[in-house]
Amino acid sequence: METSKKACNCIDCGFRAAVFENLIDSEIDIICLSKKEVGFNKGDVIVSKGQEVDEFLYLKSGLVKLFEPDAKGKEHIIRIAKPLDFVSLLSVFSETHYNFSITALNETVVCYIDLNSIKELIKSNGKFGLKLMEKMSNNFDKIIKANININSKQLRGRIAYILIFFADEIYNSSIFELPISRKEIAQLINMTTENVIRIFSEFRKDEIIKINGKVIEIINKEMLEKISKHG
Amino acid sequence: METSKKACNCIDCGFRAAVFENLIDSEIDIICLSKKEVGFNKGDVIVSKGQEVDEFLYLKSGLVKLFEPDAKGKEHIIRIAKPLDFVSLLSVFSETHYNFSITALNETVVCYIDLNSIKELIKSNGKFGLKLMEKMSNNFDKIIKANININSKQLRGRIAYILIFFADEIYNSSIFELPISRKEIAQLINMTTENVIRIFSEFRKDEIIKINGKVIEIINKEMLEKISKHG
DNA sequence: CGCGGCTTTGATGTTCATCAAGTAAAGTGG
DNA sequence: CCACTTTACTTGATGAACATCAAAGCCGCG
Repeated sequence: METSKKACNCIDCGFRAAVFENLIDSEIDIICLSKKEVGFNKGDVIVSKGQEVDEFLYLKSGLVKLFEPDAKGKEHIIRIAKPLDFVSLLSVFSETHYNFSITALNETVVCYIDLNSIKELIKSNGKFGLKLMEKMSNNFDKIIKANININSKQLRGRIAYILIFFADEIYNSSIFELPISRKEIAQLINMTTENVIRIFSEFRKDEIIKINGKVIEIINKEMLEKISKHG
Repeated sequence: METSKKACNCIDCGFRAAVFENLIDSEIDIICLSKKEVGFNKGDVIVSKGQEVDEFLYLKSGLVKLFEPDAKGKEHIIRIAKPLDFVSLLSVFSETHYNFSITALNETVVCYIDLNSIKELIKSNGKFGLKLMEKMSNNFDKIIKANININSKQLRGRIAYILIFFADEIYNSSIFELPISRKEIAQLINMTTENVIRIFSEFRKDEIIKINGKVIEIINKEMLEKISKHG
């Protein structure tokens, strides 16, 4: 984990286009003064459940997982987040402490902004606040939809769904390297590790996918989509 | 469904304390001008999926369900909402059309506020926006937590969980009349109607609850909590 | 009064978690 | 760098949990 405080480069940050578009340069400067970019490696903990929320953070590059243990200590992955997903948005405005954890799945860069600066901006620039709300709403909609999707399918459908998710939403490619383990896939779509592996193998035998360790290639997308839809 | 446009009574509306506290009287007046209260009866459709979002709405009294069909047309209940839950907050700021439906479970009163008035208020009064964000965050946190809870339990645990939910969160009483059918409970906690009924019967035989149609009395709360926790 | 939806119980079979056991891969300390 | 430990992956066998199917009673409503 490396920290860097550069001269202000927020003005042309990709995020400005997405959310900070309504901030004028002088407001961007306020953010710049307090912002901090931190790099993480695969497996590094970015946020630990229970930790105090005193900064607003978002993913600049890389991939992370949000997760939470259930009453029995088993972890559930709430969501895989990629850049432009405001990862700390879930509880940043409602709680004083995080109620989930975040770890890096990749080399990632996270941008930290002082929470009070953001709150001041919301108070002084309503358009900015509105944009932030849209982003929040959007994020939650996606999580809820994904949940309904997964809960309405049986195991083969869930695996098909998650493979399509990685191919279409994360990598834009029919061949990709899974950023998570079989166990984590199980935690993400609510099944056991053994069955994740079993169904991977079935799909391989049925020539729907090719498997090479963590590298997956989808060779029959239509079939996968049919399985995902049919459940 | 009856509509009424009264003289402004927003100033002492219960909601003001919860969310509109940061609005000064003149701002409340803006809301009052556009607001409309509408009564619904059990079963009435309040919002239909696909409908345009042009008003901000919240529950003044009563009980509603938010639901959405999955790919196969089976309905999933996202949440049961009670007063002070901002029911339209889910997609009101991210989408131009609702992506779920809402129906009344009770006699309910819904307050409609012109969406643009709200948006203007957010822009002009940042504190108000911030408060609204907190509310949104909070709502989603609850939905996500409930989901993890339900997904980590087996059927008896889910039934226990939902009975405790109604007793503690909705009615504050160990005896209450279920506002939804067995089928809807199934849609809420992801199981079949038959199994909802079967487990109700088991709990009755085990003298954990008494059942009289839709009226449920919890007679062994500790046991119920143990079942809910243990899964 | 009869029809459709809700409720209930039982029987049956499928889906899935669990257990077990072994291989491969990856990290750890001497 | 190699032995050692741990963690990830894989497959099979078994039984439990659950959905599905079936049939009948109940209730509200036109």
